[in-house]
Amino acid sequence: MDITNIIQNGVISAVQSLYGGEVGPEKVNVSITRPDFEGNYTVVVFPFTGIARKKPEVIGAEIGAYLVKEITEVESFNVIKGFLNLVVSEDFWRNFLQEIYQKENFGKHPSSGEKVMVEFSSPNTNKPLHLGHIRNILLGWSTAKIMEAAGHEVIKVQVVNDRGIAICKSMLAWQLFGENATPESTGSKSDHFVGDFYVRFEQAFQEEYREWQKNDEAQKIFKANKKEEQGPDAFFKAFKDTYFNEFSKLGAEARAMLIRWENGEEATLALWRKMNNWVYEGFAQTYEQLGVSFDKNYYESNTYLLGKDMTEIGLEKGVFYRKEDGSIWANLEDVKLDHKTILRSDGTSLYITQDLGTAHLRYKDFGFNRMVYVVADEQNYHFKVLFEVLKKLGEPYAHGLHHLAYGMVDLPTGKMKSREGTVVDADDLMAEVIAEAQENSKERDTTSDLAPEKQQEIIRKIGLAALKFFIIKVNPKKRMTFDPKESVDLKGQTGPYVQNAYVRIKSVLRKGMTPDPELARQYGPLEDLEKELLGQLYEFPGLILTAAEDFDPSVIANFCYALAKNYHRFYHDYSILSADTEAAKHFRIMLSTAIANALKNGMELLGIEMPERM
RNA sequence: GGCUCCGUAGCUUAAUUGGAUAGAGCACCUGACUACGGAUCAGGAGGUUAAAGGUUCGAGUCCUUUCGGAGUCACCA
Repeated sequence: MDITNIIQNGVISAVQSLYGGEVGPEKVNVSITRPDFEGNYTVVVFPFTGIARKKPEVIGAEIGAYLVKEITEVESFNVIKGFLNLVVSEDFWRNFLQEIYQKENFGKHPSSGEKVMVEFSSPNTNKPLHLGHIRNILLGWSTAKIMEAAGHEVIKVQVVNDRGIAICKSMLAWQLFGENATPESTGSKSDHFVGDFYVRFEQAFQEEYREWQKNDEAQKIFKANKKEEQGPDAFFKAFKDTYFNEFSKLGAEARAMLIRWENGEEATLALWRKMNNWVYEGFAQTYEQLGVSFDKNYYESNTYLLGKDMTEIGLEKGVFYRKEDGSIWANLEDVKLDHKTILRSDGTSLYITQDLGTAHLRYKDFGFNRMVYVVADEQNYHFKVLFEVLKKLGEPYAHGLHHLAYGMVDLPTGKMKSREGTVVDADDLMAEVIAEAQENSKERDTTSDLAPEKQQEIIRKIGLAALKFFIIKVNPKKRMTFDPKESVDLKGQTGPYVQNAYVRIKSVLRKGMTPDPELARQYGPLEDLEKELLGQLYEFPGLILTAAEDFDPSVIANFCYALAKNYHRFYHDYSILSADTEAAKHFRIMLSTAIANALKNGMELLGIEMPERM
């Protein structure tokens, strides 16, 4: 049993036998003792004052004495104000270390029998991936890893948004301005190649729009429709979508292309396939560099018509209703949401229709118990609606759905805006952090005896660790500021800092020997810092469950950092291989081994690889 | 405007879910190896947790109000 549970139960029976009262486990708060006080675990005694009718200090002393007497793991105690600090016996720590030091899968849990699907990334195919996708992908990937470590079977999927007006813009621009260029002929990365044509379309469109604004028709519309005090710039900015849909020649051509696509015209489909394949080739490189993969890709071109049959079922069940114009709606007022359109009056599907159908399809494909959507929090409302509708439809998985809503990524200069060219490209970003790691490595010259490819692999691991850790250490729910300058930092609270702790241990272990557990058992008394390190290790398996329940990888990042920090201190303050006694030496080798293991496993959950040297 | 979320040191952030003197990192200043890797360690300075009230043994955390910011409120995705 877990030590905190042992203490908790001990306190419950202490209260009962000392004061004759019942307390529930929720009233017994067992936490880790803050480092500036003596002890390992702390019980807050304030909640018992009502039952005991004594001063907190007295209650603490009485319960403390009871625990020391009744529980072998509790060695001694002290009471400060209403806080009962318990010292756990050294044998408990020694036994714990024996148990885990060579457990390679330390922290991971046995199978839960649950199947969880995680959807993340889900890019559009008209543009390369950017910083926003990176946060999404890192969260999705690590959430999947954490779910696995918590014992669940995990299926990683993405929905590729490969159809629609956006890709048609890229296609049209390529037709108009491409002159049969290819990624090979221009030497550009193929998803960037396609993205450049999307930009090219926007430029041409803006140019056309500016010209149009000068003509009489445009001026007439401006004068007739402008709001008071509204200048031409503000008006035409707001009018842009209307212009695209009703006046623009380029807009009309792009929409015509979308219609040809929907009608299955072969020439259009061929162009569409060609450009999407370029994009996939580029995405594959980016995903590989990031170190992520998927078990299955869903393509919007296959799923965009799904969900219509579900509207029929919804109508039969009375979950949906049909308006006079033929559109289909869901009334969600009973769950404090609005009325929501499920199908257009012309019978075509909407985003929500597709998502209903896709959820259903995926359940048929995999039969999961739970499903996590990693999508930015700007879509909170959409997912609330989606989940409520699926519940009303009685889908069997509907109560296992979760929207991992993460905050958007800002730059120090403000929001990323593609129009203003402030979007940080994913490939560029990775190249930058790796280049920075390269620079630092040159100065250090610690791996120059290795083959160049090995050195390069280490540098890649370091650079990506910096980037990934920087993003993932922040609580997903929070909007975060991404400072490119800080993201390449290799010192302080960073990925490389954690890697360095691991590398130091590996270096020691290479010089050391296989430890003898019997000899290590004779070591004592343990240093406070050693107990603290063991206490941290002890928390690791539970933290994985917490991270899984809360869908929060930052918990693991913070754990890795805190453990690495304490280990760096330990490494600095105490000798390992030249410790005073053989027992201490063997004990510390075992402790270091266990810590290296935990760091490696923890960082793996974040998608961060550990180098053996750096 | 309605609803939702957020506001912690100059900057980036944490706080065991209501617990002790609000922890870290960056930047700034001062120190530490002929020591197992200095991508390290120790120290200094930096805070009225946006503001005001309330709840209680105890509030960054819960409630109310105000201020500031973001998101959303489509037969878009």
